Amino acid sequence: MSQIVNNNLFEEQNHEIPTQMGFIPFQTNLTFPSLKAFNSIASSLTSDSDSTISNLTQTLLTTNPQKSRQYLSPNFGETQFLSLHRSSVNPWAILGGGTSDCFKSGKRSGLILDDHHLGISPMKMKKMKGRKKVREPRFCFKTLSIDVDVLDDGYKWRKYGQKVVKNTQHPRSYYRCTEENCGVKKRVERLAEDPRMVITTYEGRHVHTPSNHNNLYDSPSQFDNFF
DNA sequence: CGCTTTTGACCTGCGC
DNA sequence: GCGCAGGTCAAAAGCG
Repeated sequence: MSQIVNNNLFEEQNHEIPTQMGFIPFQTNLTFPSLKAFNSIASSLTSDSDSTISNLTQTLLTTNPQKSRQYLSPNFGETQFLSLHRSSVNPWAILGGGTSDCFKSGKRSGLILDDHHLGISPMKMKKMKGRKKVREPRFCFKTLSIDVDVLDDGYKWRKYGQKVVKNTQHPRSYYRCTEENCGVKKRVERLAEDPRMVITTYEGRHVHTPSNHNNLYDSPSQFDNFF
């Protein structure tokens, strides 16, 4: 079980709501996060524009400034925080000219800041030789979870690798969606600076419904109120 | 028995 | 060109 811990990381590093990051609160009795929202994001992150997350955040700020402030408060006790961000270093994401990064002000380490290496496998590189590189949409969630690394997002994943990343104590795990013809991958690792934080990076879009669709896909969550 | 996880080897890109 | 680091493969082991 995940424990409820306040998210102080953003408070320490960024006192403003980043323009390209969405803050998604969800109750701990819900699985991570609403699948409806998950798919909504995944399907919207397909263009070269970097505006999607920015727009979502702006929408939240515009429509519900009180709540958006609340989510940034370190005293928002009963809600576990979840952040959504897209790396500005990622060549796929950088096309929109984005510059905001939730770890920008922090030390360079871990998955986010090495992002120029992510999402493009050697095999893919090989296959793409001589062709224009086409990147799958990627986005990552940062969650606070003391003892659970892999959050239940409704899809079935098979682990295909684990790697100890330099300067980190915790290994990075690589997962692939088990559904046939679905090439979605995800990486899971804990943040070096704060092992309570789990970084989950998704790459690609599911071409099918979640395996536990009935239980989760339609379940309401606070997340849905914003997207 | 079939599926999943583990883990060492291998491949590729990048920086020096 | 070489070494390093990240990402993936695939055989073996584990598990229900």
